Amino acid sequence: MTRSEENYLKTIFHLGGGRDASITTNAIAEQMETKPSSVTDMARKLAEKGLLHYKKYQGVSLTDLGTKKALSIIRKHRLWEVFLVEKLDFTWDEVHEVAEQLEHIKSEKLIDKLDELLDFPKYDPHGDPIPTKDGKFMERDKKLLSEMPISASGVCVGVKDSSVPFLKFLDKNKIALGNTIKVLEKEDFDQSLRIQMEGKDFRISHQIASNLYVKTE
Amino acid sequence: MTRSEENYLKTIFHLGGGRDASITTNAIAEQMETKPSSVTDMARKLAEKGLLHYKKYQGVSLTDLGTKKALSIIRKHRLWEVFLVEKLDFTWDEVHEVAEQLEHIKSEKLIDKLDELLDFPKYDPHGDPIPTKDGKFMERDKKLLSEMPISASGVCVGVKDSSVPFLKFLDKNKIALGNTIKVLEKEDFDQSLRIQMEGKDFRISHQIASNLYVKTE
DNA sequence: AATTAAATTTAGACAAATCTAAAAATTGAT
DNA sequence: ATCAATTTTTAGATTTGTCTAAATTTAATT
Ligand SMILES: [Mn+2]
Ligand SMILES: [Mn+2]
Ligand SMILES: [Mn+2]
Ligand SMILES: [Mn+2]
Repeated sequence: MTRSEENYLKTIFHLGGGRDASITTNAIAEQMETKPSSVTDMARKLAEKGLLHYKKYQGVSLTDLGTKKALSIIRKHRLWEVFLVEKLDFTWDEVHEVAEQLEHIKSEKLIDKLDELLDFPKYDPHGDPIPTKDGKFMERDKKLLSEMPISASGVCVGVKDSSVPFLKFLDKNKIALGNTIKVLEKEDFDQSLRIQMEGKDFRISHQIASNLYVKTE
Repeated sequence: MTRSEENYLKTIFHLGGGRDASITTNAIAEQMETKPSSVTDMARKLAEKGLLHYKKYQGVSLTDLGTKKALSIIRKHRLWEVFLVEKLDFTWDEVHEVAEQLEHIKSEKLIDKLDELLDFPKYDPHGDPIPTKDGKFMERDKKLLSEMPISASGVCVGVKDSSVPFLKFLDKNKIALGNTIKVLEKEDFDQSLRIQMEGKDFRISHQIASNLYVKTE
């Protein structure tokens, strides 16, 4: 598989093409910052190779084989992100760009040994689950902070938006994965929250709260 | 720079194009397992970009800029090889293939941090020197085992041939970098050597001896 | 059901990197 | 100095992945 093919599979997976849902040409084009006509060409090619289901004008979805390949690339991406943070002191906003390159390195032994070096991590620096070697996916039981009821508390386990500006904002405000958060008050007017975290209590906007995942239990 | 351009620069460097010498189209084509006509095309392109000196029919050599780029790729290649051996338990015959891919990853921070993680190694697993960040090259004072006089001894510090079969042969015979070797006897008939190494003494062919580097001092 | 708008595909082009076959330049041997 | 062999370059084609513009299909609206 070429780098481009791998990127298409990964994108389609992230758009939800793993299950039934059929993903539109335009959605893929937008996500990949390319043109719909290019997507059509690639869809035909990947279908030819048995990686996609594709019927003209009907959108695409991943075959079992395609899903397997997508998960393998996502596994590599996330393991490399862990490596960069844990072993090379990258910050969580720096890792994605480099992992986009590293995910295409071809060596099964490399990724197995990397997994071992990192002590078989289950989640990447953004809280996203790392698929196992055989493509098992362990999605965590989590909810958005914005959906928590008042006085409930939980541990921050992930971000929905993992853009560089959002991650840097969280760093600046000392909001990190692993922190325990308690919802003190919800403001009706703008849906902002007053929360308690690591001793301090302060206010965060709805936009922030709706991009932070919390594990309740 | 594209991956292909980087591979051309690296190959030209390894063929000696770093200094005055002008490297022939055919030599590059053979080394890269491609056709001379492809080399001509790329030579023109790289000259256009200021990375090569190139005059039709006169061969090519690296400009200062081209040399710098080549050394940067070689630095990455060798650092990754050290990483694979030191951190991921690869054997020295397995690393080259993977490093061929990893050397093209673009991130200055990545390679600086990798260097640090590995404690700033000076040599790769095959005994080849790792260029510094600013392209300094520290070639070691070494000679071929086959050129050592009788009863001289030295430490094995590198291999001339780093093909998989040769490296595996050395492993099988417990010949490793760092071992101290003493020449006991040279056979006139076939130029084979009797050597002492790590207690044992045994015989090795001229072909082996002429592909092992030894540091005498 | 007909018409319009939007999404999708097709047709044709292009850049990068390669190839084959033919032409041109260089080398080196008489 | 000439000629033949070798090396190198050119010309034209191919593959991959992309693009634009035009045609087609589907979806939405009257
Ligand atoms: Mn990422
Ligand atoms: Mn991530
Ligand atoms: Mn190597
Ligand atoms: Mn090496």
